[in-house]
Amino acid sequence: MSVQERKQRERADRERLIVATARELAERQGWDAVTTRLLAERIEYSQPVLYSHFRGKREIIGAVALEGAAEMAAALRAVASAADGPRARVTALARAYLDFAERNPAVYDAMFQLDGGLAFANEDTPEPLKDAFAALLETLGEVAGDGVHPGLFTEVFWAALHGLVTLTRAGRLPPGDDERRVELLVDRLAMV
Amino acid sequence: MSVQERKQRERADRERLIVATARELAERQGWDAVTTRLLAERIEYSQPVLYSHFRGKREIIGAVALEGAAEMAAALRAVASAADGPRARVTALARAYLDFAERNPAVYDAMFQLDGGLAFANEDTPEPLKDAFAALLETLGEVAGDGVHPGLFTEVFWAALHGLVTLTRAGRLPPGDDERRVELLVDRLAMV
DNA sequence: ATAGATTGTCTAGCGATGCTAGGATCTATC
DNA sequence: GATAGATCCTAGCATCGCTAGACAATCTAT
Repeated sequence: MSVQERKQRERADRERLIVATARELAERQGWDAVTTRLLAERIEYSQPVLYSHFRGKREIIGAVALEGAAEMAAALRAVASAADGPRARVTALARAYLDFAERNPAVYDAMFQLDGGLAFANEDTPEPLKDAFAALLETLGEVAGDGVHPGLFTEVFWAALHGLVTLTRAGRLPPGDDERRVELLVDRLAMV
Repeated sequence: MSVQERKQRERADRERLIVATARELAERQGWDAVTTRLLAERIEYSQPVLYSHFRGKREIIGAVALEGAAEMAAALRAVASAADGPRARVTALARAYLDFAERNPAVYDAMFQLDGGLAFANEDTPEPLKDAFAALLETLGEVAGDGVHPGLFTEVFWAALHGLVTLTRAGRLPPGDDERRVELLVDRLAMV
């Protein structure tokens, strides 16, 4: 049995190596540079090895997305728990969200921009994604206001943040005013 | 001179045919299906002809984006001018925006999701794009509220709409609640 | 009208991509 | 140490965006 266990462990290690390498490559040179050939070369295996772990490139992107979702959820909960009062929590949450997106653009793309073959908004949604939304809900739910469904409010707030991220990074919004936009958003949306 | 004019006219016609065909193909089967080969076949010319009109596929996407921006600006102004009062105008504008995105997903992708090689948020921004933003500004500027820069307010509102569009279409938001989300957004953001 | 010059267009092909079949190699068990 | 089986790599397919160079159509000028 020990032999099989070792093999499984090595396989899991290699799978983590693939995901980590893909992520690093994507952050450094963009997802376009993450070709199966280059990725295979970096992990020092041949291309077909990738396909023994993942169905294809899409699934690799999906794996990076799940990893990112878990990190984002943790980051959001960390700043939320460190803030005093609902209002400060929301502001800190919003900043942390934008900050995560700015510091991990490739991961953010994997999560929301690219096709990682992941299900959303239904029961098949992977746990990390549901949990990331839950992290948003925990803080945003308490400032939804009377008579407003917390889930719906979270969706709208989240959409606003996501819009800011994508438009900013695509060069559609002039940079530098992020902080003022966040303040405006929190001021208006959060019922404190 | 008449000969040259005729040639120029025919060339312009063919360029419009390329853009229209690309758009139609993208709306029907998605941008992935818009390959240079298939596009060439549809316009009944060979591939290199495309490159005598556009630098590459990116520029074709960009052309569709500009066409879409002009249409969107017109659509937004139409509903805005038909509505009575600032509040009704904003609601109508938001609905029209989401409606345009839903009815022209490929065009919307060309404008905001894909790389059409277009400049944004600077002086090199093509006129139709600046004008589409201006159309938003005309209606949203009057509900920005005291002490809030109209441009900044428009950016935030726009980002929220854009976020709703992308998350909804990517399957990240459960469908069906669009109307309630719009109402919440307008209720909170617009200072009427 | 015809020869030459100039456009305009197409055929064929390059390099790169995601992905896979089939053979080679290495490993574990007897 | 031999054999059966798991593991991996070489080589190649189809398709992509894009382009060089040959060919054909058209215009100009005699």
